[in-house]
Amino acid sequence: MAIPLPGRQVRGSTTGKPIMALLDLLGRTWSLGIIWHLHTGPATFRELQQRCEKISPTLLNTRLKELKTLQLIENQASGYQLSQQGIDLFTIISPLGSWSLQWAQALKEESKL
Amino acid sequence: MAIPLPGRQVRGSTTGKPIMALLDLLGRTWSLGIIWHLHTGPATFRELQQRCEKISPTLLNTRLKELKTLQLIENQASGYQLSQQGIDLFTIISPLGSWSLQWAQALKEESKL
DNA sequence: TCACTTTGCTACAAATACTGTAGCATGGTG
DNA sequence: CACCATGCTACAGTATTTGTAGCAAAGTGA
Repeated sequence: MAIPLPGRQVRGSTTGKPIMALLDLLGRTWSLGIIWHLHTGPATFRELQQRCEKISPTLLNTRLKELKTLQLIENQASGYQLSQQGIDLFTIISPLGSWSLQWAQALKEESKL
Repeated sequence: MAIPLPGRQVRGSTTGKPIMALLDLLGRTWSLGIIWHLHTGPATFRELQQRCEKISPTLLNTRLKELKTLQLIENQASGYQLSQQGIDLFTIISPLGSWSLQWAQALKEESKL
């Protein structure tokens, strides 16, 4: 699958609008998960594999390449880590953590009715 | 694919933590896109199909069912629209719009070097 | 220096998910 | 009643993801 570069055609969109490229990227299995699990700090390949509970090495590697190309992560001596852009992105999505908790709660309440 | 209910095992996770269910959901093709394109207001099935530039009716329908079950959208007389939870979720991710613009810009700058 | 581990990653086939086109049932409209 | 739009399903073809196995390279310790 071609890496979703803003400005080019991406999956689901012919316009290449940056938001469409981003939605394509984040809509790929594990993209969000990798960013999510990297925010706790740098991780080696195998460690990242463990943080993401169930990801095949094949896909992990594919995603890492994409995220690297798109400058959301970088590969340093300490392992893979979020780049400044990656940190900015994570900052935006980080409220999802607590949101997911109340969402889960709401679904649970509702199922009792 | 089973709907990622918080509390159950989901794709990529055995723990069923709400955040993992959410990451599973949002990591599915077009989930984010549908939420994104619904924030401009209610839309009928065919109109939503057009807002999402290229989505097959099969998948659109599958996603709509998932999002409905998870109470992020609802189906009213005026068409599909975000539920209150859906609006909350969108509020969190809405900064992605402007973030994607500066990200695209940064990538462009970088490619000039 | 040589066996033993760990790490980062690739190979590849099987399993799943997504696309695209066609089209059907239902509910208007003239 | 013919005609059209809408919401959606069928299904085959294609693309993506998984899972297991394992290899090359870089330590580690004796």
